[in-house]
Amino acid sequence: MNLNRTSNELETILKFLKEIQSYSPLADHSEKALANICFTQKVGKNEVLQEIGKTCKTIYFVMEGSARIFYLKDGLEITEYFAFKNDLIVRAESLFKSLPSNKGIVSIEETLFVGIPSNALFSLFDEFHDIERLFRILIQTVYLETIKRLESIQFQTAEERYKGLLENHPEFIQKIPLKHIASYLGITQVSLSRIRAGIS
Amino acid sequence: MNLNRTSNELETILKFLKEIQSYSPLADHSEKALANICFTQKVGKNEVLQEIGKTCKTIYFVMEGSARIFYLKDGLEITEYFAFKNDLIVRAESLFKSLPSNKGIVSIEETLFVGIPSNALFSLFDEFHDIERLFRILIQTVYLETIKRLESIQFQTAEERYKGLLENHPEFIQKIPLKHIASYLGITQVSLSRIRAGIS
DNA sequence: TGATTTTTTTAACATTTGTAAAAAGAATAC
DNA sequence: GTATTCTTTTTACAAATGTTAAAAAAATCA
Repeated sequence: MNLNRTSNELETILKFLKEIQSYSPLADHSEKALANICFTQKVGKNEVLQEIGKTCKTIYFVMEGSARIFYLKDGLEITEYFAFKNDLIVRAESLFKSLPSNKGIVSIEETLFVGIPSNALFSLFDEFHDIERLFRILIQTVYLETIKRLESIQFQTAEERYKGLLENHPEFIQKIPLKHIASYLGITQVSLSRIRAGIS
Repeated sequence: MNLNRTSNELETILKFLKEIQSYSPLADHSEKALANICFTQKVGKNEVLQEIGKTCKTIYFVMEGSARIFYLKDGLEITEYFAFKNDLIVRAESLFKSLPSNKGIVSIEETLFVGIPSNALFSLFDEFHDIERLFRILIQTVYLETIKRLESIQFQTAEERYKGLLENHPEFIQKIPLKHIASYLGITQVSLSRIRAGIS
């Protein structure tokens, strides 16, 4: 175990290890090996965690706070993904293909992340079958979430999508500026305003 | 190796094993174990491969021909996914959660599949790390494709999406009825007709 | 607090897409 | 080969969403 850690860092990482094993349990030596490559990172509000144009080499988990993945279309920010407590946040295409990403990650509020360097993690995959399984199941899970989101955006009206978001993720509306929610829903800010006016 | 196989079946399965290892190679004994649980299935045009309402217990690959996943919305068929030669076709949510699926799989033309029973496959995951890795990478790949599709449906107009489909998958337009392409693109048949009229 | 910046709403108009029904065209079956 | 069915296009109108600009409201900062 890395001896340079503060007790705060250690506590965060232990909490993370416990949380992530709800997907698939790890043997003790696997858990230790994973713990060894993890690190914590705390950022303030609206701070850039990963820059557009750089290749993604770290897998992040949100331990406290929230963040989002965005990209630019015609100079405007489009929000692709929101991550809250216990959510994975990663620019998947860049990570898996080792290519520069056209997306960035920024925090929404003061946020505490646990980071895992992908190269070190991929090495652990070779050594520890159960670590690779855990991440196989994690990828499966985010894949299913993406299918759900695709279905909702393909076959629901903007109003249905907004209402669904209100029901399933009321925390979104509280913390996140509506312009980001609008682009996440695939509509303009004006359109979202109209929908909100029509509901209340 | 299962001795009840015809030489045709065997040939198909060997071709499949070769094809799938482009994602990640397998050791000889892993390859044999996987071969042992695979089977082939040939269906005619517009035939149901997996019924709506049943739980998905088989992972399919298209060896020849094409097929699609669909579901019903207000009594109408919505096509969610097309699979062509060498594509995976699976109702992921039902498979991974062991729940009855509200989706079905039907062939578009005469189609040859290789099927893998999921329970047997998951058992092989325990025994052969490299088989689980192969499928981890496969899931990764379809996850990235789903993200791409989400981006296109969220931030492109219907016309841009149709043109993109023409460019990237010209084979779609040749074999598949336009009504299915329309629902895949998230628009009505009438709208697709208008777009097509506007282009030529 | 007051000034400045950012976010959200509103308005007017344009464009896209949807709905329903009918007509035209293509494929299929007897 | 003709009748039947299925697919695609067209038309007319309705509804939803986009665009641009301005006003109002809220948040931030000095």
